[in-house]
Parts: sequence; C-alpha cells; structure tokens
Amino acid sequence: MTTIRDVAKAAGVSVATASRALNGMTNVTRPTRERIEAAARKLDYVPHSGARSLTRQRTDTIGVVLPDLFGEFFSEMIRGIDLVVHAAGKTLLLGNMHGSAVETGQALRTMRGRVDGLLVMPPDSSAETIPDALLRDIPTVLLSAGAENGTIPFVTVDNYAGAKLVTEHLIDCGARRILHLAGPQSNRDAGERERGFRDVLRARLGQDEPLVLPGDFHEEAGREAARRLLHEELEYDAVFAGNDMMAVGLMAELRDAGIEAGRDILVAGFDDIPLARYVTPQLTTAHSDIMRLGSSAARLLLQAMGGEQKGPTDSLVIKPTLAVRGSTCKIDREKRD
Amino acid sequence: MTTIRDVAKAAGVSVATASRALNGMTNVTRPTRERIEAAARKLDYVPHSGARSLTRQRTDTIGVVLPDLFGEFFSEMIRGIDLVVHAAGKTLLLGNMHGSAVETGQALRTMRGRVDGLLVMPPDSSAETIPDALLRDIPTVLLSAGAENGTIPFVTVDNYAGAKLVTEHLIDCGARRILHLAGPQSNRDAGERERGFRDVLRARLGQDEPLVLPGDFHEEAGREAARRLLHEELEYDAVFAGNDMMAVGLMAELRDAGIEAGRDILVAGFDDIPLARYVTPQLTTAHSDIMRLGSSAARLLLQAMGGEQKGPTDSLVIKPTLAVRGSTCKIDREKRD
DNA sequence: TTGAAAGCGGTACCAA
DNA sequence: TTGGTACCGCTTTCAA
Repeated sequence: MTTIRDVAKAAGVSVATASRALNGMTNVTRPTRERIEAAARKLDYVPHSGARSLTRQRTDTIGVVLPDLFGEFFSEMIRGIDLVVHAAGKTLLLGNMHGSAVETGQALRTMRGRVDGLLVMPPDSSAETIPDALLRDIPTVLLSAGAENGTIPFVTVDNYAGAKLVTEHLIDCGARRILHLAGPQSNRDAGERERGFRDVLRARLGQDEPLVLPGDFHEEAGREAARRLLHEELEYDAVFAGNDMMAVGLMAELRDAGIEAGRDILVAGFDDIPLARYVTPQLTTAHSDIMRLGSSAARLLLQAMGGEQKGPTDSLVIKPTLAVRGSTCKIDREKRD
Repeated sequence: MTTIRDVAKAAGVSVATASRALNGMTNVTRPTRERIEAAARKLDYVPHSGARSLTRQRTDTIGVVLPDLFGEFFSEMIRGIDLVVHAAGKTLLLGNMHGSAVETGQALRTMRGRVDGLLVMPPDSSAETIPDALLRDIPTVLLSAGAENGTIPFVTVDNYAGAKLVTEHLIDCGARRILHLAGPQSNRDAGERERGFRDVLRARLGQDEPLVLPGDFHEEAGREAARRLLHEELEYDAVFAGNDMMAVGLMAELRDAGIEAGRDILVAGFDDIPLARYVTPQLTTAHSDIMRLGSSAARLLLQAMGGEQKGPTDSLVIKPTLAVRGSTCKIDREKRD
C-alpha cells in the first residue's frame, strides 16, 4: 500500500510538504502542489485514517453501541443518528453488544481510539456497564436511559407518561379487565411502562393487583401471551403490550383463533414502529418519534464534543402521544395531544 | 487518558513488558504480571485501538458500506453480517453512502486503515465506484452485485429467476393484464427483475410491450402507482412490484379506495421482508433469505481475509423461492420449491 | 524474563 | 514556501 512517503518521494518533496498539499493547506506553491497531487493520483494514494487520527487526536467518528441492530426500532434510531452525524461530516461506527453486560463493556473498550464520541443504549438502561475510563475521556450520551444515571446526559422517551396515556385510553374505551404484557425485567423502559399501567389501574379502577404477564419485547412473547389467554380462558377485554412487536404477535395469534383485535378485544402497544400502521387492524400505540430520539441524541453529543459542557440537565425527555387506531375503540380520537 | 507508558511506569517496568503482560503473553513472571495488571486496573487503562492497529497492521474490524441503513431489508442484512462477524470476534464499522457515487467513494476511502475487509453494496450494483487502490489492498466482497464485476467475489439473489417465478405465478392465477412497478433505473437488481417479468410475459402471453411503471423501491412509489391505476382507470388484473415495500404501499392505497388485493386485483412483491407477512392480505413474494445473504457474504469475506484466494467463481447466487400468500390466488401453493 | 528502540503512517512544530 | 523531525500509543524485534 502506498504511503505518504511514497508520494513525497515520487514528487521529489518532503513528507511534510506532501502532507500539506494533500490536506489543502495554502502554503504550498502551485507547481509543487500539482506535482504532489499528480504523484498521489498516479500511485493511487489513499490516506490511512488510523494513522491520521493518531496524530490528529481525533477520528471524526461517532460510536454507537446498541443492544441489538435488528428490527425497526433500532433501524429508525440509527437513521436518525446517521442523519445528523452525516451532516456533520462524520462517520458512524456501529457496535452491537448482544444484550450482555460483559459484551457491552468489551464493545465499548474497543471504541477507545476509534471514536470521538459515544452514543450508548445500555441493556438495562443504566450507565453502570460503561467503563469509567471511557466516560471520563469520551463525550457520551445515553439513549433511552433514566435520570438516575448521574452525570451523563441522556435522551429518552417518557415511558411512564406514555403508558398512562395508553392505559387511560383503554379504560375510556370501556375496558375494565386489562392485562399488561411486560417487557424484560431488567429493562428500565419496560419497568416505567408497567408502573404507568399500574398507577392508572389503581387510580381509575381501584385495581391494586392487575394481571401482568412477563415478556421480552419480541414478537414471540406476544404470541405466547395470546396462547395463555386462550388456553387458560382468561377473561380480559383489553391488553396493553409493553411494545408494538409483542402487540403485533399477540394480535396475529389471537386472529388465528378467530379473535379480532378492536372487535373482540382491545389491544394497544408502545413505540409506534412503522409496522404498527400496516397490521390489520392498525395498532393503537404510544407514538414516539424514534428517529427524532436518535437525531436529538446525536445533536446533543456533537455539542458536547464541541466543548460545551453537557450534563443530565441537558437531557431530553420526549413525551409520547397517543395514536389511536383500529385495534382499540375510536371514541376519543380527538383526545390526541 | 492513561497510556501504556503510565501503566509501565506505575508498575516499574518497561512498556515492552507492560504490553506483553497486558496481551497475555507467557514470557512474563507471575509477580511482574500481577504488578502490571494491578497498575492497569488502578489507572483504568483502556488500550488505544487506533494505535494498536497501526502497529499490528490489522484492525479486527469489518467495514460495511450500504446505500442506506434504513428499512427491513438492510436491517436483516446487517443482522446476518453481524452474526458471523461477531462470532469471528470482530467489530462492524458501518458506513452509509447515501446513494451517491461520490459519497460512496468518499465513504470507502475513509475505511482505509480502519478495516481489514470490506462488504460493499454499490448503489448501481457495479464495482466501478470502488477506488482501485482499496480493491487491491483490502479484501472485498460485493453484496448484491452482478457477475459482470470482473474479479471481485459477490453474493447476490437471482433476481431474474425470482421475477420469473412471480410472474409465472400471477399468470397461473389467471392474470392476463399484468403491470410491473419497476425499481430504480440504475439499479441492476431492479433491471433483472424487470427483465424476468418481460421475458415471461413474452413467452407465456405473447406480450411484447407490457406496461412498466417507474419506481424507486420506496413505499410512496407504490402508493403513487396505485393512484395512477385508479385515476387513469387502467384495467389491470395484477401488479408485480419490484420489491415488497412498493407492493405494500400499493396495496394500502388501493385498499383505501376499496380495492382489495387478492380479491379485486392480484399483487406480488419481491424480497420477503418480515412486513410481508403482517400486511392484510399477506403478500405473495419472491422469498430471499436476506439474512443468509448477509452472513454468506461475511463468511466469504472472512475466508478471503484468511488468505484464501477468492474470485468471482466463489460468488454465491441465491435462488429465491415463491412464497404464495393471500395477495394472490392460492391455486399452486404446492408449487413452491 | 526484561528493556531499548525501531517503526506503523501521518501531522505539525520549528528552522531554514 | 519548504524540509527535518519529534511525536501520537502501541507492538515487536533484537540484545542483554
């Protein structure tokens, strides 16, 4: 592979001059520059970004570490991030921590020296898995993490408020026996959603111990819940699923059994992934602008990288809105905010 | 940020010894190693991957450059890639070229010195946009590119065969006036699909000039096509969309006008993205195992990086199968292969 | 087993 | 305007 030294030699100049010419500095005479550029072209020179970033002390790269790369939620998030990162002329380095805390730490460590800033969505929504060393030296913004994280700014959806919105809506539609299909135990978002659900049920219906089924945010958990509903002949008139994927799985499975959401039972989800509009009936859900979540986080990070001090106070909490669709009643379609 | 020098100093050894200890080499005495490890822990040492890869001459990173990061197609592809890359203990560096050839070249250049291998999906499915210098020095596998690319191995779907499968199926279902909603002009995949469509129409129905509407693989193009169908009162009994997203858009728009796919008109797509099963009616499509496409490409690349000579002959062409669902007739459900 | 030192491929400072 | 050169942080010979 040709290096800048080869180019310099071919052009009969020092590496210093070659570097200057190639980087568009003005203090190089026309003819010299042209000789260098010609040589670079002829030798097919491509600078070694690794070496460059070592001396420059910056990489022009943003690292993103997510618990999973798959599915619409992350896909949209990445899109939002990419949008602003790309506009800022920087590159995205995507890491996947595959859900485990150990792997998270590992993934994050390898980021050192390859990125100037970090966008992290911790598996359990807490920053504990992030090595302190990194936090001290690399500007970091947490995605979808709680306020308890101390000193790191974060961007998140107000899960509690969203869950309340959805639950209220189900009750407004006449539901009285409402089941919640929860997300992963350790996940803070899931916890907040469940808390919102419980609080509303207590306040509005005086129910202190509503039925909450365990789930994991994946489609199959929704199907599983549907099967339990059927086999155990549980008499519920509404289900609030912890996220859309589970709601979709649940609806599909119920449908196979001849039970139609929106007619025989009300179903609502959370997130408003694109898919929510395509299923039949369309899914009522707490709408969060996921893409915006990603781009806001990226923007916050860029500011922090620009030297601005950013702390938890700069954090952004996005309030979800209620998107009423066919899977529940439509009585309060006007109620959206 | 603490460097290996700090650690060495704190442990009272040379950087060489520190490096050896930290990298698990055996030629370090127990006590020395323990002193070094203690120092590293105390100082919160995280190695600088950039510097390390500069000397090591490898990065343990695979670069992936796609025309877009959004949507289920890419999402699944990335999942497939990540699966094998992660299993191989390597990191993913994701780049987005935002569709343009210039940006592609740019994105690829910045990969130099940051990755050991490259997975590229060129915007027009041709390798021309890839700088020669990179191709010579970085093992590369093309995603979804044609055989015409010369010397680079690639992994692709047999678009022509898939399109024929779908078109045959529509005819078998009784369709005689079939419309094709094409993908982007410059896209080779799209071109192959259109070619398959045309060939079957000519062979089976003797139609030499079927109607082909322009599209771009996005949902809105499907909706637009539906609107044309409605307003211009085009009398067609089937639509073969160049990909699922467009088919989905088309079905949704037709449905709003009271026209039901599978009943009033037959609709088929291509790709079999997860969404295809969720829409109502479910979408008939050419099923390609996109995830497998990604993982196969990654596997091929890893082999090439391992020193094995890989050329176009090692390329993998995946034959799609027909997935018959509710958006078309079901007469030949058994015909799947 | 350990240390000194030479790079890896650039950038940028200091002189000339 | 140019060139010489000292790093950036780490790995890896080569000697000791």
